[in-house]
Amino acid sequence: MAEISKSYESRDVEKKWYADWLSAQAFAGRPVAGKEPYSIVIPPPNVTGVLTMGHVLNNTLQDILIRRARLEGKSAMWLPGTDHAGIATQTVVERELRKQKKTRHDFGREKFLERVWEWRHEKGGVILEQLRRLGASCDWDRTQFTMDAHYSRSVLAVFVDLFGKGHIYRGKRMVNWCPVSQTALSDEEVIMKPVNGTMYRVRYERVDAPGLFIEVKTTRPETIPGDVAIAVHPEDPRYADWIGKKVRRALGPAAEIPIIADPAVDKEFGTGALKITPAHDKADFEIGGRHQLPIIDVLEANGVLNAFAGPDLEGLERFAGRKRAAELLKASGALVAEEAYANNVGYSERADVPIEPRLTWQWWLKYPRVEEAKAAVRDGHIKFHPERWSKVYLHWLENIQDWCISRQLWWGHRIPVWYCKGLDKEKLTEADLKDPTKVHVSLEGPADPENWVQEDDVLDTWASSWLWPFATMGWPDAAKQKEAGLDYFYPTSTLVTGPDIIFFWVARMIMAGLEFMRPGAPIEQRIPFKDVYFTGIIRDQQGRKMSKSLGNSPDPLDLIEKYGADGLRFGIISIAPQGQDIRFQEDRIEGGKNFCNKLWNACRFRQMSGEAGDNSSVAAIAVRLDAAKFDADDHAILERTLATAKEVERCFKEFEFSAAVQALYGFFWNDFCDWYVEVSKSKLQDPATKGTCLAIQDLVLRQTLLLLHPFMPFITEELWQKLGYSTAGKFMEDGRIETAAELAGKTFTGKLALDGAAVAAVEKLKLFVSQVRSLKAEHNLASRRDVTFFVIAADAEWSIVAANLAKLSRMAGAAKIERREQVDGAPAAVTPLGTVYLDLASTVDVGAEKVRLAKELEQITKHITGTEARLANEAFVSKAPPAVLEGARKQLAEQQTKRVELERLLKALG
RNA sequence: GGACCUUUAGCUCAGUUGGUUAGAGCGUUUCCUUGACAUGGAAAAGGUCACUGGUUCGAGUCCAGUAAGGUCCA
Repeated sequence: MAEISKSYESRDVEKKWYADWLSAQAFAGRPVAGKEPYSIVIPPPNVTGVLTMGHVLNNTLQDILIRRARLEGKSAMWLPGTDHAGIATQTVVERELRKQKKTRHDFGREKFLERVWEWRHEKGGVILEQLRRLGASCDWDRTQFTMDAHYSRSVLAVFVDLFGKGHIYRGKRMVNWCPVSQTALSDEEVIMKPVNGTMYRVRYERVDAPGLFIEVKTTRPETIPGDVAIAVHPEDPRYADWIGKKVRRALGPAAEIPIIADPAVDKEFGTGALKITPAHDKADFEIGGRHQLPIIDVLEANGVLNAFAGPDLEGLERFAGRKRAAELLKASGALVAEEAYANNVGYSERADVPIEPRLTWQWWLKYPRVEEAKAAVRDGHIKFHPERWSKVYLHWLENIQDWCISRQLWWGHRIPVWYCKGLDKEKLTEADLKDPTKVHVSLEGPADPENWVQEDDVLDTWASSWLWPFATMGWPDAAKQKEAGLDYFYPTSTLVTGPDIIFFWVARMIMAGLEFMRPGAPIEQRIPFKDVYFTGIIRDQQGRKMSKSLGNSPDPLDLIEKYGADGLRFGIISIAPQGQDIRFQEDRIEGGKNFCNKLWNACRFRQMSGEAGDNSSVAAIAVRLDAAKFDADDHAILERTLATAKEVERCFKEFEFSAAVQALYGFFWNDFCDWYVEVSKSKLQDPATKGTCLAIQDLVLRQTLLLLHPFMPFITEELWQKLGYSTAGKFMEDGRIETAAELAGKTFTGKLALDGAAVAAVEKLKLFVSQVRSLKAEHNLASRRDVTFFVIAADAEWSIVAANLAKLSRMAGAAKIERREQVDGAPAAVTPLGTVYLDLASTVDVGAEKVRLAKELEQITKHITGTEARLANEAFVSKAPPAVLEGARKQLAEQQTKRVELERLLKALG
């Protein structure tokens, strides 16, 4: 067995084990008859992405779940991959082209796509490499990409299917238009941001009564040339005489526009009069439709004003146009006032520029299975953690709008629709769409392609990733899905994702699963996953979201270099409580590294303490336990081990990962290292107790490594091998973690039974030691190890002290601990095991000692008053449960004993 | 405007059905290189649990309201 070095060096260990795991195909997820499946599909990171702290948290959690499932004997499968991120990827490649002063149009669609694929092969998927550094145990042979041939086929098959079912239609409607990417966006891709803008008050002059004006307020004066009416509320007395009259448009080509009445106008807002610009506002478009008003689009697709805006504005970019429009209005006297105005403006999520409402032809999807999707969550077939997100989910489904699934991009799944050559797409009717002589919709395309023209648009990336839980496992190809084990692994077990994509992705996946998987089967077999764990969002020290543009996110790879992958994993989980956003603290990651070192050194201590025994199984270790040699500490550490195992089991059940980490940290650092290892140092001196003590350490370390393995896989694997827990070159994951109950069953067999009283005794021993140390520190003797102590104690107390004398002396740094009948004038402390005196009366500052004791007396008296008051309360005595009452009485007795003792000590000092 | 979340030690946060003297990590102070670990050990200081009221024998915990901060939806 290789010797354990003085400190843990993560780098080599991580590299070695990851390579070994890969070459042994340790992460392969295979259907195994009779074994319970456990599967996770990764939320596919954007193919242009690099690892962020958010990914670290999210993927560490998935790895924890998967590795724990393996240890529990399940057949675990974690499916990795990336999505093609239409806009983001196209933008990245276009940016490269721009450096050569070229655009995608210089290449043409086909050549451009070749360039994108080149980029994808060279640089895409970096993030998957980075996940390996983190220790992610994905089944890499299954890696998926949403633009792969078979995946594309299932995306297009879904389009054809939904089109056939009447869920998909083409319509000219207002969409969210991104002038930078020059594509439509779904509502979900628009981010509302508060903006400090300007509100312009503009007046329009009556045609029939020059000198009379109606005023409107607008933040967008550049769209005035697109005005086709002014609307007022039909019941607004201010404008009753105005309805039906005409005014002159304040800007742009001269025109007379009507004043109309529409109940959608808010009388209270602004002047109560609204300019109607149907081409540039969703509400205006609807009002315009009701009144059969014309539509004047004054903007080009790229956000530049066109000829309809008039010669003064034509050619100006929209924000320059706004400024110019305000100047023109001012010059003409139409601008009545301008004032600062804060409002919310929709921004394009990717390009981060204000979107334009724009009227275009797009493909729309009426969501399938909306009601069932609600039921799936409401009825608990799918559980959200934390549960409160289900409310957000249900609310969105209640108010669901048709999904704009077409994008004016080249990179993506090109819509499988062909138009008969010569057809005017602008004039297609609903009936035309269903006429196969005019419009062809199929996977294969028309048999006579020369007579058809394919739709230019591609599908929204989310319209491919909503199929992720089953398209990644071969669906709809029967042979492929058999090979992938779709039947076995679907529904997947747990989805780990951020609440920010609850609409984009989670809700849509649920609907897709219900629509396409196992038609006719019960709902629980069609849902894509059973549990959804929503992580918090990682923020910086100031509470801001971490983002590339702010540059406030540390590079996870730097953190891995600095603290090790295990340190990073342990640290990040320890600060990520369920359901709360996380304020990132690098010192907690450092804490993770320190914990690794602690674990390492505790194992090192075991290795240095004695010969290795047979560690191949719990049973083999249990053979080396001699019940007759057990003392209170042995019982207590086993009890704590079982309690910790049980707590971790609970945490996994409740998805409380940071609580699990805390429990393991506290147990290992405090109970094991600070106490058991320290008392071991005495027990190991004694040949009679050495063997059992070593066996207990072996047992505790074995369980600790197993419990910690999902959280910190590398260091635990290394130590597992070094301490001989592995047999025949197997990995940890080939072993099985015993439940707390199983472990108890295997350990406490025959003559060995868990002694509850021992646990209580150890608590008293700990307090005793701590108070003795404190006594020494108070008298500046902390570092002395030659101090003698006297104890005045009852027989029951003294018997505990006497039974643990060697350990106590060592722990407290005492030369001797002796029982006395009486001690005078020495500093003392009242402990649960009697009163301890420091044998240094002559050097003690009596005054200071009196102050110290008086302070303690005051404290205990306060507590006694409280406890007495509670017990004197008749309501408490009659209503509180017996256990609580009993506890209070016992507490009072102990407090009183302590007070009497303190009073006696004070009196003895004079 | 609607919904949700947060407010506990100097900082970042735990605190699961109400029940002994409210915890952790970091930071701070003092002491210690004793043979696992200075990436460490020991001792200590530090809290009116945002505020107001209510329910209860008992409230950090439950209820109502107020204030501040945040998120999502409209």
